[in-house]
Amino acid sequence: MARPRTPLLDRQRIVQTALRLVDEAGDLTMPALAGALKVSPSALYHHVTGRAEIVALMRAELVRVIGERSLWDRPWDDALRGWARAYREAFAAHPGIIRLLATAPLAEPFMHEVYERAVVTLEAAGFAREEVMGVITALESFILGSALDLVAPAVMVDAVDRAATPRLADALAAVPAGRHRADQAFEVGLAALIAGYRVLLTGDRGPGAVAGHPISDQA
Amino acid sequence: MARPRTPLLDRQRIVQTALRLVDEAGDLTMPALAGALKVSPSALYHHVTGRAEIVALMRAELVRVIGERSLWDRPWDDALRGWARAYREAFAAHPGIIRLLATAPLAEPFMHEVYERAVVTLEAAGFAREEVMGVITALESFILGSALDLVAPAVMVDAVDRAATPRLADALAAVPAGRHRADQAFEVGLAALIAGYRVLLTGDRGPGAVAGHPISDQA
DNA sequence: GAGTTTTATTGAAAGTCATTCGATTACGTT
DNA sequence: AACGTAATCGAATGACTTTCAATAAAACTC
Repeated sequence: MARPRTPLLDRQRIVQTALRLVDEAGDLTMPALAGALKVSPSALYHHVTGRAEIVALMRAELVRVIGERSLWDRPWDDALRGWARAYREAFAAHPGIIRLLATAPLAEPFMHEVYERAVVTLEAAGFAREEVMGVITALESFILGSALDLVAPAVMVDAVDRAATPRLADALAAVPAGRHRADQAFEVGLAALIAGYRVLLTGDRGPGAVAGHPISDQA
Repeated sequence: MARPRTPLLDRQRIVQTALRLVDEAGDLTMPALAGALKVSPSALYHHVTGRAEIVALMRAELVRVIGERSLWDRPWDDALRGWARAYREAFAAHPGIIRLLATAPLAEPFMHEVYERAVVTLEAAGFAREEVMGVITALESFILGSALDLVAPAVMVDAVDRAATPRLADALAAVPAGRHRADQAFEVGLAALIAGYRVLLTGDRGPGAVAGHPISDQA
């Protein structure tokens, strides 16, 4: 009832159980986590500083998966596509985590290695130094937004008022159901983003555009 | 001390104060909201079913602003750009709300009017019925992700290990600071997405691609 | 205008959550 | 064998959301 013969907890078991819990319940509470580990809630604080650190560890696990699966020694567009899909797949494997991470303030040097590889690949492909981080960030924003879309309830066909919004009703009827809906939207956006990046790369840039920010000056 | 001569609360005042509170404090608690309204927390429940409804009302207010500012009687690309900027601006005006909405489970007829107008505009421009919702959803995912990026702490130049990730360090040095950083990334991605959509629209589609999903079949 | 119903508030209370701390007991080391 | 350390528990704290009975004013009815 006090110290057990063999430790009941360690960080790894806490994180893995937390991931499972988030997948099943959709949220993470210390009592529930402790319950799943057959332990009192206060025991967790011996291995972890608090709930925030558990969330951070879950994010680290996610980043590890993303980093492993991505291969950057390919043409830049293939590399970007592969990274984006792996990134989103990692979220899709643990759908509940997305909301948790969206609310967690992060401030650690997490994805630096991945960013490094992306910067190298993109600059080698000819992207300007000033726009490389923008290109990466924009893609990452799209990925995170798509991950959120993955857990968002779809716009239901029968929830729309066909009298008020008939064209929307028709368009929704042409959309695949379930998970495939989000997948299709993701692939549409990914293809468009990469195509747009290609235009950005090969498109003509006037001599005046080279100095400043060639893209954002239309804002 | 019981019923006041004139009501102290109404939904509008609750929502507006909640918005102000979220902007200032970054989160929303019933005691804090009640305190700002000089009212007991339980009084709120007479006008609102609970915290969740307040969040829903804040979202509705946001949607109202987005709907107002966007104009759809323009070329599809201008319309999409304008909508995206207005959408993101609405979030930028209340930065704290983004996290709140990311965690709120929504299940209401949300942006149906806006979607309707977008569908009409895009189908008139020539987008296929099967891909229209994907086009809209992908753009919306990018917008929401960019809104999250807006409140995410930037990758700090001095937080990167220049020995481990030198190219990242260089790329970050070329990036503008503060709010402008997120703005640039957003404009890069928005321009690329629209350019990609244009390719999608005008690009050659083989006769076989018309039947299925011309974009997502590369997945 | 008197009586009744409705409405807007309060204060107390229940239930949940994250976190802290002292007590308990087993382990590891000397 | 003794002592310091490590891992757990249970109780307690303070914050939060929500419910509910009590209260008093407003609004309605006749």
